[in-house]
Amino acid sequence: MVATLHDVARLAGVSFKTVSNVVNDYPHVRPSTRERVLEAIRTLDYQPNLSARSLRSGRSGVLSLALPELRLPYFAELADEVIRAAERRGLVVLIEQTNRDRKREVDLLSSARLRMVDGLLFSPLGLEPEDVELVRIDTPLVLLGERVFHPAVDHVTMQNVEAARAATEYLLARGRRRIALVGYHPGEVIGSAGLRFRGYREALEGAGLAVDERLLGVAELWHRQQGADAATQLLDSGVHFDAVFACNDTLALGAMHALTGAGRRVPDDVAVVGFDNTDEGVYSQPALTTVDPGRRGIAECAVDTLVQRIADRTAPVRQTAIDFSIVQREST
Amino acid sequence: MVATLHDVARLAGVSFKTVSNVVNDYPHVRPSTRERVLEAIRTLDYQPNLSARSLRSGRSGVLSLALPELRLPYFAELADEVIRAAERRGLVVLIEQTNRDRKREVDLLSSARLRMVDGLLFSPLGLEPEDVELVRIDTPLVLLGERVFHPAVDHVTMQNVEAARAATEYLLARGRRRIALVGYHPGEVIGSAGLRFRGYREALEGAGLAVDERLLGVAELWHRQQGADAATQLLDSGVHFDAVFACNDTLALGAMHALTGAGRRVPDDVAVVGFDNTDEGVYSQPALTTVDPGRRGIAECAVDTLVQRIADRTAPVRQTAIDFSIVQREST
DNA sequence: CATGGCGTTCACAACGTTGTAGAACGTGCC
DNA sequence: GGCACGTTCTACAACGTTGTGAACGCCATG
Repeated sequence: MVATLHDVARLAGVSFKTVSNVVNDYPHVRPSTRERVLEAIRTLDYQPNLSARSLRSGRSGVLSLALPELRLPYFAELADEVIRAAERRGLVVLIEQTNRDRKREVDLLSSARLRMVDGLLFSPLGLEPEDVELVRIDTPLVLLGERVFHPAVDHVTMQNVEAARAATEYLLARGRRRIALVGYHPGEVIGSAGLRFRGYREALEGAGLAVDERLLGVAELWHRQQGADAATQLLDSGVHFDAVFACNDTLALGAMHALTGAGRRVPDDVAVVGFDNTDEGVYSQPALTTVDPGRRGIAECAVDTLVQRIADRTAPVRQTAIDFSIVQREST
Repeated sequence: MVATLHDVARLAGVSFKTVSNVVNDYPHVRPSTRERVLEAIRTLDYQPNLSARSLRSGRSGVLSLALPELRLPYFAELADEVIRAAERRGLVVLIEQTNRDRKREVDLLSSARLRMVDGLLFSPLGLEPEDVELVRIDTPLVLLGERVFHPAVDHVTMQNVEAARAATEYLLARGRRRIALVGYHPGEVIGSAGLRFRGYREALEGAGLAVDERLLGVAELWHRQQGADAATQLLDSGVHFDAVFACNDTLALGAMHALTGAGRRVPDDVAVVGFDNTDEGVYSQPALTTVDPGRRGIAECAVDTLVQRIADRTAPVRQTAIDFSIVQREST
């Protein structure tokens, strides 16, 4: 069977609390006693019961990461970085997929499971602005993304508007004037789609151009299929365009596939810029120019903020926007 | 503060054990009592403390999934499916990344964290055959992949040899005779690389062809960069080849990128087949023909096997090989 | 009317840990 | 020699839950 503090204590001839003190590096333990206890721990291969420790101390050493879908490369790479950042702090990560479903996201915020973890990193995609009060929960929480802001809740975000404006300006600077947007969500204001559209619009207006509605390629989901579909519709509509700014890399790759399949050359006929700097864009054909939103910095900052929040619930709220950059490759 | 069984009991005017009975659907509770308790639970927004439940019952409802890296699309999609399969059974998943590091994998098998989870799904990449006895652990365990087999440990695997043979035969059937392998691990026998090489060799030999060592593209890591490097080396070596069988999609995409960059047309000059059927191959340019190793079936079967094992430690060992298929797209 | 049995409820004891309080044991100082 | 103090160790009581077994009330039965 599995050894407990009591078993170790019996073998070492001390009280079980002394063993606990050794395990927790309590200073006032005589070196000889400590050595005897450590020896017994080795002999019995003792390992603390984390459920008991968690019950008693209220800390589990587990963070929860809630995101839409792990199969989306952006989130897979984000989760990768979050797990690494957590591990550097001795924490492990439990992952929940919400499938961009509002109900699942709402339920998550009041789930019993939440009380088993020390904190939650939450990247919502389904929550609506009117749900904002739901994020006032007892569990330490750091929000990721742009969907929901609450002045009293820690937040880490990328600079969507600024980065999208920079990407569009980058295309304008290369002489492109008919820039299509792929991934448009009509009417959306606060989500990634809304914000990136705003950056796109600001850049165009800054160059004295108006947004041409015919160049807005709607794509509800940001998967490859939708990117390809949006590009195909743009082509079929007959409207002229010489560049595509896609709201993420996955859309961009889908769009690029459709463009190439229809005989358009990238970047000669149509330049393509993505968003996210996921691995898949590095070796696509052609390699994808994209916005690096600072994913690694987001993960690191998010975990850091959450750990701070766990340590001190009354610390001032931290809301951070991470720096971005444009990664130039072959598609422009 | 957070409500406990005792708080609910006090409000409902029953003993806390009766509340526990209601929560756990114990049958002999009078309907009127049950209703009163449920009402109190709603009033106080009671949620069970999972740490306490876990301590007392020995069950946490958490599975651990240990894999090399989440940023590799194969593992991201596997994790996605595992999380879904676990969720269908009311379980959540904690993810550990081992970075294909043997020491991390060994440590994981004796980690204290393991005692906090109900079971472990483990996809090793660093363990050596001589480490095989290390997988005899107390925690319910299901191994994934081909790296380590133990006759007494549950296992779910894809049919590497058969699938690689089928993929190579597929190229042979289309008239390709100079088929390069990308992702070769010299001397390896039991890993994915070794097994897929074996399938490749068997197919060639079945067609009366010998393995040409000059066509074996070494790639220690199966990332895009290594696939591109291996293809570049094959090109630079001057050896003739009209097809590439890559040990995974990521390598295949990297190789395809290098081939196209060097002016070779895919599939006209060189046909390319990958392995894994990850999303990224669907909309690559050209879309990638690949082996679908049955990832979803693997995840479902792995979780099912683990749940069975948790329920009955003495049940007969299950070792399952999941069916595969070849998905034909544009690269062949 | 006593008895047995069933449905319902409860008291108690774990599970393995950490926090608190204090006991035992020197050691140094007056 | 007595006292104060610091070090080292321990006893006890939680943390919130579930399993065991016994007690209770009620009804049917003899």
